[in-house]
Amino acid sequence: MKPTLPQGTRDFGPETVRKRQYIFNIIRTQFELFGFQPLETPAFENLDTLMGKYGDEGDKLIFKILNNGLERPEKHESSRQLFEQVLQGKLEKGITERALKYDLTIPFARYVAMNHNLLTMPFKRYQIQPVWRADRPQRGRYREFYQCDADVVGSRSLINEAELLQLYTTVFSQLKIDVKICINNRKILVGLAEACGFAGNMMDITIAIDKLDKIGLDKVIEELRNKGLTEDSLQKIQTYLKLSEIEGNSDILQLLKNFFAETPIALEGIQEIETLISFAPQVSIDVTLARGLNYYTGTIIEVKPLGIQMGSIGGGGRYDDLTGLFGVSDIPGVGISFGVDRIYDVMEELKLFPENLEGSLQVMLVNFGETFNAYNFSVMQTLRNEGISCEMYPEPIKFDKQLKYAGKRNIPYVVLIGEDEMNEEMISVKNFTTGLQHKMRLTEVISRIKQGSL
RNA sequence: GAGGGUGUAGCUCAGUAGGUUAGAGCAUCAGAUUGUGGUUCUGAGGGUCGUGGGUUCGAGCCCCAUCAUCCUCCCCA
Repeated sequence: MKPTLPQGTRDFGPETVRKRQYIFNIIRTQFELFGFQPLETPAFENLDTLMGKYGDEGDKLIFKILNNGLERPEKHESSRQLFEQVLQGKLEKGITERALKYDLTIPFARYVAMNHNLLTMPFKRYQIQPVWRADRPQRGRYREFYQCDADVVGSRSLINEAELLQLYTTVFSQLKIDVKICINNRKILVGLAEACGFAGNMMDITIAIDKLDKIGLDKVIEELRNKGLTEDSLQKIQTYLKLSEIEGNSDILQLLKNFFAETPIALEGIQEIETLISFAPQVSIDVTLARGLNYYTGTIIEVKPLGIQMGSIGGGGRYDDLTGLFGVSDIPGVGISFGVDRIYDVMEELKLFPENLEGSLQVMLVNFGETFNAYNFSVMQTLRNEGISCEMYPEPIKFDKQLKYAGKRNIPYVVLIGEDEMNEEMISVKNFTTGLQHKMRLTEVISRIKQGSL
């Protein structure tokens, strides 16, 4: 058979892994610097932990795991019947009761609900793990990808939001990616739905207006008209959407206040944004920002890269009662996520990776044959004890082949110890960048490599 | 779930109107060069033309189906 990868997955070769690690390291370092603590959760969860948390669309995209033992003969009949029900979109236990995790937030909420009396609140955790979505792959979209999440639970303070916005700003500036950090507030969207007499169906409205920059005003209004909104409400929404054309946070805030003068819930959201802007003036208010995940209740955040066509590379928001879904209420939280795979794609396309991310291997010892192996081997151990990474070519093949290998692997120094060197108790070192070669004692090799003066 | 593009060597792709034995570059390996890499030169290996059917005297090329992959929409990181 010829091997293939499952759709939407990738292998990462050495060079790619190094670049990815560069991103992970920057994010992890900042997470720690901001006081977040690490957490890991299983690759898969019980299906009912995940179902119903991400909206209808999300449920469809959860990778379900087939139960074990379905192939056992005595289970054939019941499996067949259960599968019939699955085909009708009905219950799925008996066929599947576990699923690959879809994001890091819900498993975190599950963890907090299970451990809340052990945790010191407010609890700040970060988590760097893969998640899986049964989506159709396309540009910037994978079925397996990494998220890096930072969340704070057990605090309602907007300081947390401000910190997370600062975290975004710091990380993306270190990665040298130009981004637009957009914020909005679900309370404003709730207020808008209320004002339209459509309070129960906030998501329909928000999902439609979220598409403004993609499909344009006319189509958004058309879509909402089909949802059954009155002409009066459509007029209100048009007025609201006009705000998206305005530049400048303070102007937008003022207009929002006027527009929602008689909608208390919206005013609350506006007030929250105003406070946040005072902490983080670098972010932009985006009144059309909605976000599909239905557990957000307050601030919502999204990060878009500038100068490239790519979906969001980060997102998050406040959720006031996520653990309530697991029977533990009154634990509010707020969090953000970094999409490493898209960040990688952006950096690759805009050539933002530093040059010198190649291997750390510093020295290769040439293999001159059995007579010299023991001596070379002991030199190699000495170098390693000195913290210099090195390897000896394992086969006594032709000299130029060994050098070719060193060249391809970008090894900066090649050590040659053959007959002459052994007799003289000297070592020949060739600098592969300059091509120059010198003979010296081992101690000098070590100190000069350490100083980078070889 | 809806719509579109592409499948020829390990990779990127040529392949002209359907016509003998399917090509190039890169990569790999070997030699030129038995203690000095990248450059250069010479040579070699490597293909069920995604798969199955059909049209035809004849199919890499045309038709149908199927699979894979990429892109767009929906939704998202």
